[in-house]
Amino acid sequence: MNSITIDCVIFGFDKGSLEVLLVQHGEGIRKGEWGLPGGWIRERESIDNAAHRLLADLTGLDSIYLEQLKAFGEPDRFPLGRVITIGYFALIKKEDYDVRAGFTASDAKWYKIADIPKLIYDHNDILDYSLEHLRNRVRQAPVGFNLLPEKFTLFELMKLYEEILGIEMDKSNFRRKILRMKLLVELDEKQKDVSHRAAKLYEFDQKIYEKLTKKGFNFEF
Amino acid sequence: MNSITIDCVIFGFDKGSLEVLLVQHGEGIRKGEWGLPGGWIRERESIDNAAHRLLADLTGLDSIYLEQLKAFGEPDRFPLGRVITIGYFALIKKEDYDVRAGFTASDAKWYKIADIPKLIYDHNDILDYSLEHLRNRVRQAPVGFNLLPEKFTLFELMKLYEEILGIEMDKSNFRRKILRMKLLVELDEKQKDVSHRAAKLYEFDQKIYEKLTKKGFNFEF
DNA sequence: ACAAAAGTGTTGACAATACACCCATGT
DNA sequence: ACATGGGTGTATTGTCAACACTTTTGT
Repeated sequence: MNSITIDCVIFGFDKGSLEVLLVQHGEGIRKGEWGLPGGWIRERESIDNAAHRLLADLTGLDSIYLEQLKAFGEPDRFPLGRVITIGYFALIKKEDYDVRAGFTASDAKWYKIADIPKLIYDHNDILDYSLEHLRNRVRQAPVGFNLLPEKFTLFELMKLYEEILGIEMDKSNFRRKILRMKLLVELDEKQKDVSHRAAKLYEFDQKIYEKLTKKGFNFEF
Repeated sequence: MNSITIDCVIFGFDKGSLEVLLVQHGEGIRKGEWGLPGGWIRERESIDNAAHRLLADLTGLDSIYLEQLKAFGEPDRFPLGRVITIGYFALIKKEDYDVRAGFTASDAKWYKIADIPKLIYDHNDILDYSLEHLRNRVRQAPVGFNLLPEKFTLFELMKLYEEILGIEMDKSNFRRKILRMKLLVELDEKQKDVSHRAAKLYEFDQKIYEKLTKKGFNFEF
């Protein structure tokens, strides 16, 4: 017999920086310390449903990109007994969300990757694992789109990749590469109120993506 | 409070076919039916250790390639109560192993992928998920080597990829591609007792692989 | 001689990379 | 005028894919 919890690593992207949503514990000895949002699985609920429910409670959103990462279960990861946790990995479009603090969290805050504090239990390990997962995932499928607004420019997309992968890219080559994939739909719309030439906006086309994945394709940068 | 188990999908490769090791249940109502080898996690043991221990008990080997897959936890996956299972994924060099039946298994047998019967609980789902994982994994890192003997020919390696990915490849192009990666060490040895021109044997070089992964490289076929 | 796989070579199409350059817009 | 990003073009080099061909060995 063991206890099982869920912990979620929620990524967002804002002004060129990759961020993670953390919550401050509202109860117990760990009060005031930061950690990953999480909770328990209910008796008649699948693990995926539990993760969706927890995320909806915290962010008010229910159509989030969500993937199970893996289970973390070092015997001493939790001081008060054996607790195995199942890590989840979420990508959200930050501007859609009104983050509200959940029931056991007195506060929730976005942290830039470089500014992440020491977290409770093994949450830093889970976070590190997620980051690595994100870097791999983003090279295999266009999951990165889940971090951007519906409409975005090619430059914004490139900056997202640069930030996640920690590399610099060539504007012109990135443009050719991504457009050749035919995954983006060019809109009849341009940026507004920018202090430079306005760029065309693009949308991600889910249907084309699904067609391509059936055939098998790769998304290397 | 929940119960947690571990279930392992063990892949082997024999005479050009991909195979999975299944065990026959020795107890209870399900006696005689086939399933994935598995067991319980001990109180003071990490999840990975538990998986290694279970595999060692079953196969007599303790240096197996092993990866956690993910947790499976549909509320009704197990009929007698809520049990979450953590799936593991193992690759073994078949010729090294003397498979011995474990304590709760009266028999263990290798099944070709195409011949897998209906398994207990959700084990077919876990197996399907593993297969998909293997197909992805093999494209990202040279994990396939764990299924081959220490010394192998380029043709055997190609046949392994063809079988796993379900595609046909060009001998000449495969050869160039794999040799260009510099992951293989050419040995001063040749095949024996084959009814055709004997091929050079190669070895996989773990150190070169580690150097390359740090730099980031990809392994597309 | 034949079968079966080993192993080499060639070619054309396509993609990656680096870099130069002009365009539009707000300050 | 200048900074910032938008957007186009090009030349070089590398890789992929198809396939034709020669070599070696056992039956």
